[in-house]
Formats: sequence, structure tokens, C-alpha cells
Amino acid sequence: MEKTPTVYDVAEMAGVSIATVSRYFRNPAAVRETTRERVREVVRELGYVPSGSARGLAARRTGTIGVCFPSFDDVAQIDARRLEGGPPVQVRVDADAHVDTGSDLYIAEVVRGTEIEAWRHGFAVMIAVPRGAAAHNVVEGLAGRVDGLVTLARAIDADQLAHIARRLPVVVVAGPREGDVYDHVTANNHGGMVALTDHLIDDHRLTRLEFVGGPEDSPDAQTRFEGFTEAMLLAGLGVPERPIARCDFTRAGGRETGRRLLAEGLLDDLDGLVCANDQSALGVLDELTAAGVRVPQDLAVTGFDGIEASNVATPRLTTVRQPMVELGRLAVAQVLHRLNEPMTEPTTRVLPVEVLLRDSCGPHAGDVA
Amino acid sequence: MEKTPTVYDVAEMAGVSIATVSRYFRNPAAVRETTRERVREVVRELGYVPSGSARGLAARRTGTIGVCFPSFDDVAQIDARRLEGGPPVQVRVDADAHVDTGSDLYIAEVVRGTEIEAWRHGFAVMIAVPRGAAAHNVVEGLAGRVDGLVTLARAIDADQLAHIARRLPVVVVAGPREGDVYDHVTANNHGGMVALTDHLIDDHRLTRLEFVGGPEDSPDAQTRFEGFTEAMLLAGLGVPERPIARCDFTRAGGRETGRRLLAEGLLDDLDGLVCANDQSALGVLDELTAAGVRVPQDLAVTGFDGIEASNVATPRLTTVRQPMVELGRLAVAQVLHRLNEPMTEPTTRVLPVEVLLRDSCGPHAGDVA
DNA sequence: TTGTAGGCGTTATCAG
DNA sequence: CTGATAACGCCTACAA
Repeated sequence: MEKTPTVYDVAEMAGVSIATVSRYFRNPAAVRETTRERVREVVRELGYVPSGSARGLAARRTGTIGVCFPSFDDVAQIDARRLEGGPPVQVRVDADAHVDTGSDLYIAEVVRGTEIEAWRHGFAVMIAVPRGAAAHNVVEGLAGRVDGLVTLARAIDADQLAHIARRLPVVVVAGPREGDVYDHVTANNHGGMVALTDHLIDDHRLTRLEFVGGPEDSPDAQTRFEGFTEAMLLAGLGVPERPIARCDFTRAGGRETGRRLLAEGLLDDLDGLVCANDQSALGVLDELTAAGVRVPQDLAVTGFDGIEASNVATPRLTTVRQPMVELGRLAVAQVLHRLNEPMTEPTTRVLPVEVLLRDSCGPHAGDVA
Repeated sequence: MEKTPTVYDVAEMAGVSIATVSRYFRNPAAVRETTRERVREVVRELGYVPSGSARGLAARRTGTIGVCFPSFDDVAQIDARRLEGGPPVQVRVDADAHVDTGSDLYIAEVVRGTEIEAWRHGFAVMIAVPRGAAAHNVVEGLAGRVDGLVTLARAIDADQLAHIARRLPVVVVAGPREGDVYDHVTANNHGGMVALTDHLIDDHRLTRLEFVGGPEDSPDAQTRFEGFTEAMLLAGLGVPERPIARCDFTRAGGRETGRRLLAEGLLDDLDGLVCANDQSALGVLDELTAAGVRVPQDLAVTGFDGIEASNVATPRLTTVRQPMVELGRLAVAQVLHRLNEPMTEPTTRVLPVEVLLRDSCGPHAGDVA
């Protein structure tokens, strides 16, 4: 790289002041056409690119929204994996359908939504995953570089969240928790789970249902469980005190759970397994299929989220679709809103969900339109 | 938000100089324990967060890597879609397995890789999608805010790429093009496609094969086509001049292509369809299945990329897995490397691929280990 | 329409 | 170990 040119270099070479160069970028209409032309020329010539840092400092805003989300990938494993080596092409029979890429579609979609909405408003998006020992630094660095922050549940610890929320608008993508003062954007987890459970009970006549939960500290997982129990209760069925098992929202975790439930014979007199999310449901499905349990004939299985994999799995997974892209969009919209209206009360927006009846809960004559 | 505190506020309240406050963050070891404690206290008290802009300006580096990628979502449609409305829960039978979320798993995985590698080096990642009329501004804004840039193929036009590459390291995730001066990171598209085609020819005895291409301007799609023709040529088979069809790498595009090929009877005396990527292969598969064409019995279909959906589709799609996460990681690693060694020759790194033999090309006795 | 000048909040160098 | 004090590159009244 050549020495990076600045406004001064451009101004000098174009024979104008730095103010004019600045105007050329911020408000071209305020610059005479001929002058504009001259500046344009020099900018090309020099390969000038305005410094975002300088601009951010002077304008007191970065034009960037931060997005923070948790990661389930194993740090140590990342470190270990080599970036190279091996033959250029390897051919193998891939008989096992159970690959876990570690990717999280739900997060990817929400992030995509944030990018879309940010773009619509001329903002950029900065992503960060607080993992490892330096997690706090990651978050602090992010907070210092953005005008507002969107965070998924459990990505930032409560203390630090409180700290940075004093400086910039924070919107949490997940249900609010007790005494929580942030803006929230969430899907109708409760209503979706009630409707899904009702369907299993009313339309499929299933009565012996159990719930496979998510992480203890996930408010969404908790809300879904409550929706499940409420539907059971209202139907006059036995209400489980707690999930029959918990897993970490990953497919691998779902498989592990599936194996355990099978091994312990916990599935023997059960009609259905309602899972807290798709990935774990798919993992459970993997193991059931491998063990010869037929879904949905022997056991119904349902998920939650509506990721693409749930739609192409065999059997296709009945689930509740969250509007993931919209969650991300709305979160950013809310950040932007609060940037303008800082002093209004914290709000919680609940987006509608869609119960998608597919094959893993049984056949559908014409249940619903 | 209260008035944002600065180093000056912290320094004054802690009874130290701003230099010490700065040290507290950059090099805590250089500050006496007792002083450190005092500063820490005030930082908490005030809710102080260092300004990334000011820091970036003073330090002449932002600690951020930019990642630029194309988008296939329709801008007008985005604008139109409402963010709210509708009933809180909707229940419907979802009989059609053919949903296209518009998400691109390939990109999501590459981005995940960039984030991981950036994190390993203490960098943040800023993402941007140049779409719409302001595409140039998006890219320029990004370029001004980062220390280096990773771009996927076709995200940035050649002129602008040349412009910003004068100011910061640029790494392109895709094969190099004629007379191209950037660093590149790519998968072994050619070798992977040759090996896959060889497999179809040698192990399945398929001879009448056609290629479903990608976008005209995709170097990767082009390279894959060349791999295909090379294998055909070496096997002494008829070599198509060009792809039998082209589509835009999306599942919807694949379906459209599938419909056209079916309608025009182009599939009638064919053994197999080699597609340029998974999404389009899945789309083609959707239509074939709907039309009663049995895969692989009537026609073999293969993909390229190795996204998760290819693994759970019915039939499971034979494909070539690109190391997507590694592509992203390596791209960032290369940006970082060039940040230190600016004057070395442009390099192209080709990462190994894996041909995954699954069900969509026919049964595998024990072809390969 | 254009120029002047005073910040914006850090980092980094150099004394002490 | 700590404190002054220049940069750093741009924005934005205010003036001309």
C-alpha cells in the first residue's frame, strides 16, 4: 500500500479546501459541478477512501449496528483444526446422514435479517461472538464501535450488558426476563407451542407426551416448555414437572439425548416427543430412525424454529416456524428507533409464528386449511 | 443515555492523567495495582466504554476485517414485506417440501469461518452486502472502516475493487480471473468435479451426462464446468459445448431449470445431470420428483458444495464438499498476513475438497473406502 | 459556493 | 510508573 491519502492530499491536489472535499462526499449537491468533477478526478487518481474512524469521531456516530450472538463451536477444536494439508481431492462413500456442521441456521437467518434492515437505513453491521477468555473484551470492543447493539439471548452476561446499555441502545432477541429493562424482540413461543401441542392432542389423539428441553438459561426454551404444559393442563392430561431431558439446541445434543432416552427405555410408553427446537428434534430423529423406531407411527416428534433442514428431513418435521429474518430486521429497526427516542419505556415486540404440520406427527387428512 | 463519558472524565474522577486511563486498557501491566483498582472503579461507576472511532483514528488501525458478499434476495420484495401484522399464531398443513428461504448456506458458512479466524486474532468482522443503487457507497463505507477486506466472488465490481485494493489488503474467495492481482482462496473446484464425473462414468457406467451451469460471471461455476468437460473428454465421451442450462445458484432457480428441461424433453435420453451447486441440484430434484422421474434410477443428479440440506434431502445428494468454514478462515488469515507483508506477490490458495458419494447417483457397493 | 478553525476521544512519544 | 502533549482524519458551524 502507498501512503494512505487524506482529505488534505485530495484538497491540495484539487486546489480546494478540505471542507469542499468533505462536502463532495457528504453532500455533493452543495458543490459546484465543475469543482465536483475536479475532486472526483483526484479521488480516483489518489485512490482516496474516507477514514471511517475519523468520520465516526467527528460525527459522533459510526453508522454501524453491532450484532452479538453465542457460538456453540468448540474453541479448542477450532484451534486444533489445521487449515491445510491432505490430498487435493478425496472421494468417499458418505453413508451416514448425520453430519453436524456446527452451524446454526437460526442465528444465520437472524443475522441476515439484521443486515437487511441495517442496509435499508444505510448502516453497516458488525458481528461478534463473545467466546473464550477474552469474551468481555470482544463485547466491549464491539460496543465501542457501534451506535447500537442487537444481542441474541445468552450472548452477553448480565453485568456487562447493563454496563454497555448505559452508553447505547440495546435490543435483545429473545423474551424478556424478570425485571429486565431492555427492548426485546421475540417470536410467539408460547402461543406457537400451545397450538402445536393442541394439534397433537386434538387432531392426533396423542395423550402421553413428553418435552425435550433446551439449555436451562434459555428464556425461549423455558417459554416453550410452559406453552407445552399449559396445553397439557387444559386438555386434562398429566403435566410433566420438567422436561424429560435437556439438550443444548444442537443436533449432536439431540442425538445424545435420543440415545439416552432409548437406552433408559423412557420412550416405551410414549406417544410423542415435543422438542424445544428443530436441531435437537432432528438429532433425536436420527437416533430413533437408527434404532428402528418408526416416526410418526411409533412415536411422534416435533421441533421448533422452522429451519430448512426440518423441511427436507425424513420424515419431514412438524414444527413451528419463527420469522427469523423478521426478528433480526425488527431488532435493528428498534435499535434505530431508540437512537432517536432514547427516553421511551422499554418495549417487547412479539412476532407471529406459524405451526407447520408436516409428517413427523402423523398424517393430516384435512385438519386445517 | 447519559452524556457519554470520555477518558478525560475517567481520568479526572480517578485523579490520574488520561495517559494512565489509556494504559489501563491497552497495557494494564504498566499501571500500578492500586492505580489500576482506582481506574477500574471509576470505569464501572461511569459506565465508560472506549470509543472505537477515536482509538482507530489514533492507532491507525480499526481492528476490524470487512467481509463483503452478494445477495440474492430481491430488494423490492424486502421493502414490500411488512414487519408485522397477522394473527399471533397460524396453523397450516405444510405439504410442499419446496420452500426457499433465500438464505445461502454457503455464504453463511464462509462468513462463520471469517468470524472464527478474526476472533482468534482479536479482530472484529464487519459484513456488508452491496445491493441496490447505493452499492458503491456500501463498499466504500466498509473499506473505510476496516483494516482489510474479504470479498466473495462477484460482490464488488472490478473498478471499485481496484480502487479500494490500493488502500488495504483484499482477498477474494473464489478462483482468480485473467490478469487478476489479488490474493485468492478457493476450493479445488476443478479437481473435485473431475473426480465426481469420473465416479459417474467409471463406477456407475453413465455416459450421457449434461451439466447444469451457474451464473455466467461465476469463475467457480466456470471452473466446475471445465472439470466436467475434461473428465468427459478423457473418458472418450461426447463433450458438451456448454451447459445444458444455467441457473442462478438458488433452489428456486434450480426448480425453474428442472421444469424447463422436463418440458422441453431434454432429459429423455440422459443418464445424469451434473449441477454446478447443491441448491440448484436440490431445485432440479424437487421438480424431477414431482414429475415422477426417479432419482437415481431414471436419472442421476449431483450437486456441489456440501451444504447440510444436500445431506438430508431425499434422495441424499451426491456432492463435492467445499471446506466452507476453512475458506473463510484462510481468507482472513491471508488478509492478516498481507497486513504484515504488504509487498509479496499475490497468492492463490486452493483448499482440498471431498467427493461425498451418497444416494442420488446410484447405489455404492463398496466403490471406495 | 467555498474557506477557516475548533473540536471529536484516543494513542504514543518523551520527559520526569 | 505517570503526566504532558502532539498527532490522527474528518465534520461542521460560521464567515466570506
